[in-house]
Amino acid sequence: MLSDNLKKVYIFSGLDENELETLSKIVKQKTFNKGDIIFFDTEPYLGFYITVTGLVKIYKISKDGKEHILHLISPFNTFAEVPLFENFNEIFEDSFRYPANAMALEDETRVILIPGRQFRELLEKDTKICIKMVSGFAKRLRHMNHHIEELTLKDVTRRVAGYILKEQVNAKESDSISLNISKNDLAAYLGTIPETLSRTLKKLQDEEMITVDGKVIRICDMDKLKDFVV
Amino acid sequence: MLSDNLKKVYIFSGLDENELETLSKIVKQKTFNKGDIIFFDTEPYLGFYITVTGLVKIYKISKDGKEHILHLISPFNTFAEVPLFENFNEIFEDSFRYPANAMALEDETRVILIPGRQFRELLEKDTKICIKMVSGFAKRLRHMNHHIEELTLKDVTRRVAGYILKEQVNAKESDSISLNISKNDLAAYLGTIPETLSRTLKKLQDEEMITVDGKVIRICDMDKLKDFVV
DNA sequence: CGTAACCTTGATTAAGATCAATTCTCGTGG
DNA sequence: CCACGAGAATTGATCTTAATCAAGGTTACG
Repeated sequence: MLSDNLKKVYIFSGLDENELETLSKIVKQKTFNKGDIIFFDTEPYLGFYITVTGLVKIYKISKDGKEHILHLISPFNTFAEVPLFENFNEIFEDSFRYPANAMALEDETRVILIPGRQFRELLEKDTKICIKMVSGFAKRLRHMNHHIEELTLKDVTRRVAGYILKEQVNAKESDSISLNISKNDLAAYLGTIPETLSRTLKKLQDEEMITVDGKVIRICDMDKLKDFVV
Repeated sequence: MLSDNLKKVYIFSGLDENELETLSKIVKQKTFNKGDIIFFDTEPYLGFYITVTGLVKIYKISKDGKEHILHLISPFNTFAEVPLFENFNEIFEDSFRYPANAMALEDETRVILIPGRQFRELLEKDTKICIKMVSGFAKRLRHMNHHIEELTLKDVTRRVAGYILKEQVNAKESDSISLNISKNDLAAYLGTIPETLSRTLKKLQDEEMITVDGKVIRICDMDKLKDFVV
């Protein structure tokens, strides 16, 4: 059910059944396959999105073709909401574009589009959403801070090791993680290239901190790994 | 006058004289000299700040002493507001820290401290501030996106050239800019080191795009420079 | 005028990107 | 069920960029 999905989105978690009903009338659902483009940074801004199933990458491409992944958006998280609050007036002009590219990384990636204009009207009536929005942005800012810190203050090996540790904490099950993205994408997210990532994983294996088997990475020596990252 | 200063801060621009008066009663003013620490990332979180005069750098230091500057905060801009909205409950615990370091870059840098607890109370009464806050965060997010893009997709030379162009647009006066920070700090902001920055500026001079005289950089060939950055 | 902070320059090194070639994996159709 | 082909991942050799190390030079300021 559509409104059930909306309810699971943090910024909408304070809305009652009635409001959710109203909201679900203005949204549009779309489904994408692996590799499909959700939007390019050259397209006019329509509104923001929610990932419902699958995975979405938000990325930029440099002029000479280098790609960097800014965010990976998992289910019930929003993306492309920032433009909505930047230039209240410019938004509905045709020249207003998405700030980055978005691509589905899995088959059956379902997303919900919240049209910008209607959402803005809703927002003016409901300040609960606004507070949630600030809080959501704060979380995002913290994430980006961390991302910049990683990229500028750590070498590739430490970034990779750090990523493994973070994923392990998120999964908080066993001592192993299963990558949900390709190693190409992981490289683009960690600010490097597939070849270097491959060599780095091997190095961490040689050091006996992890073992790698396809998409499964097992942490053998947690202390050593933690100690190494700092 | 204190409330005159507060009025110039974007998030407070919707408040009336009365509200400004209330606000000015809970804030604290502090003055710092060049090189003084405003807070370390190890200190308990007290609240957020506004730069009134001077300049403040927000930065991180890696374990091996490498520094990276995340933001440069000029007058009437806020810093360290993000933590306020992240963990509504944790904030007042003693273990809650500032997310980065802050240092004054000029003598007579005056800042205003808005205590977290009191501000949160104010916020609950006034939703105007909340909307401004979202918008302010959106701007910040855009900036960080841009920063990451620069750091990951461009080489040092292009980052430097890009910085010069951006500053020139901001100043929008002549075809020259005057650096308001040391070249050491500029290097730390651009994700490099002083030596490399120095060589890079020379390279851009040799290419006859700019001339450098101390802190003054003049753009000789705007087209070439723009073309180079992309 | 002396000292410290800032900046520049040169020589060297190291990290990671690039280029090129295989190998591996997996979905598809014969 | 196997063969094929495309995309993903790995590996090796080489090259480039920028960091590091070391030494001077400049500037600002007490």
